[in-house]
Amino acid sequence: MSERKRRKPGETRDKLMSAVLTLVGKGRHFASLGIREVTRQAGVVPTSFYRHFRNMDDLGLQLVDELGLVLRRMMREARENVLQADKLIEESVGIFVSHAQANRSFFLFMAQGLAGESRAIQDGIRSEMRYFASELANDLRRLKMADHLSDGDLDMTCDLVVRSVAFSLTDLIGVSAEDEYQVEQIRKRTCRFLQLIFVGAAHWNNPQP
Amino acid sequence: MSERKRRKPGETRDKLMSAVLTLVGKGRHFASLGIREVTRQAGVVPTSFYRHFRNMDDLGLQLVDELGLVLRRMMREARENVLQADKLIEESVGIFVSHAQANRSFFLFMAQGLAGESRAIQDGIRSEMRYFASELANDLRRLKMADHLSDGDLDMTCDLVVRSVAFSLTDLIGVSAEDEYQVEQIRKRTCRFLQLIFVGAAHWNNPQP
DNA sequence: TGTACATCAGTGAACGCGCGTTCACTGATGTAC
DNA sequence: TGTACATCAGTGAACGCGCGTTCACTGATGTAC
Repeated sequence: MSERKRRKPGETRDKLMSAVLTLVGKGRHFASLGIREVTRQAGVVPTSFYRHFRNMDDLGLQLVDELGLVLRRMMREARENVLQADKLIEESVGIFVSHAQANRSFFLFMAQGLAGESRAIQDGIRSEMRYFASELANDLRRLKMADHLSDGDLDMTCDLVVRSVAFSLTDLIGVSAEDEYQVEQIRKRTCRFLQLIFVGAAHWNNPQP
Repeated sequence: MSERKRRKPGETRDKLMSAVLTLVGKGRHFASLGIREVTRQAGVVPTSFYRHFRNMDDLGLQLVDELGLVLRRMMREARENVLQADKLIEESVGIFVSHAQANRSFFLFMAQGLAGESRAIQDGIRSEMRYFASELANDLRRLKMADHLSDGDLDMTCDLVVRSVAFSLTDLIGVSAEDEYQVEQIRKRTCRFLQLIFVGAAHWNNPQP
């Protein structure tokens, strides 16, 4: 009755990774998931797991790689849509929040992984954040929005921006994805954080005018 | 051979909570800990667990309460030691980092809990952070360091400060507690973040002098 | 194009183990009179 | 102060279950000639 055997290459692998994200999206923590639970959610026999991953951490690392793709897609969209500098923060945060909503489980996984059990996953996520921050620094240089900042100060500013945005993920965890009012509050607050940081950057090394 | 029966009231309870912190300090995630594992670490029979906690989440919630005490102790120390306003950031961050080192497991638990499995624990930690931020706002008002900010803007600033400091916990996770050079780097970077934020706050609503 | 064979990705049965939880117990401490 | 009793916090045995992992298998796909 059950159709079996190879359908498309990588299909079961994708099902397993999606199953993890589904469980994370339901509120579970990655560290507490087991192989049998994940294969059950994926509708696959437990032994299949080992055809694609050595263990759960291996799967987690591959999820971090996919997370990188999601982040790059988000960056590209932001670059295409943020044309006027005066709306940069609002537009960017809006894009971030909408991606975070559309890929809620992915970003939950990211928030979990920062303080998770696996050092390799922690490092992978940190590395994605560093890359994100350095791309942001490039963009700000290109837009001539940071001419008075040294490279080191610009990097620090972008690092703080990325952290502040990432921290707002823990706010999004706390509200239902459907609660548009609360999501809007989080969006607004994140914007204000970034505005505050950019005001600080604008007056950096020039604190008392 | 084993001495048994009641020693001091609450002794086993403390042993169980310490056991969780010990395991977290060894790199484990709270969400992946089991009752048998915790009781084993505590040197206690599994059934003892139920004399003190209904389940692991219950224990976690009581850890959050204790975390509150640790934070208040830290705040008190900061208030006693930060006398000159010009060194406020350096002194406060220094006190935070040294407390984070001294209570490493506690702060790891806090970082984990923000994106953990239990909503109740998430909320508890968020509530501790909110309290911390509001106390910070009080102090800044008292020190006349925020006279030009509205209450709402001051709250936002303090919120961002607390988040930035909390995020540096995930940096501390990534380095060995003995690696003094790395810890010093984290301390310095956190100071720069806060300086940037305070520069922003000083020029808030007055972006172009 | 057809055939032979290697590889790959799925399956189901089976293993031993550790898990959470229950139970009836025991003896020390606290309380009433 | 002494006695009787309730409560509390510990114990060890036992349960059934789900776990991670292994194994031999099967059939579809890819490759060589």
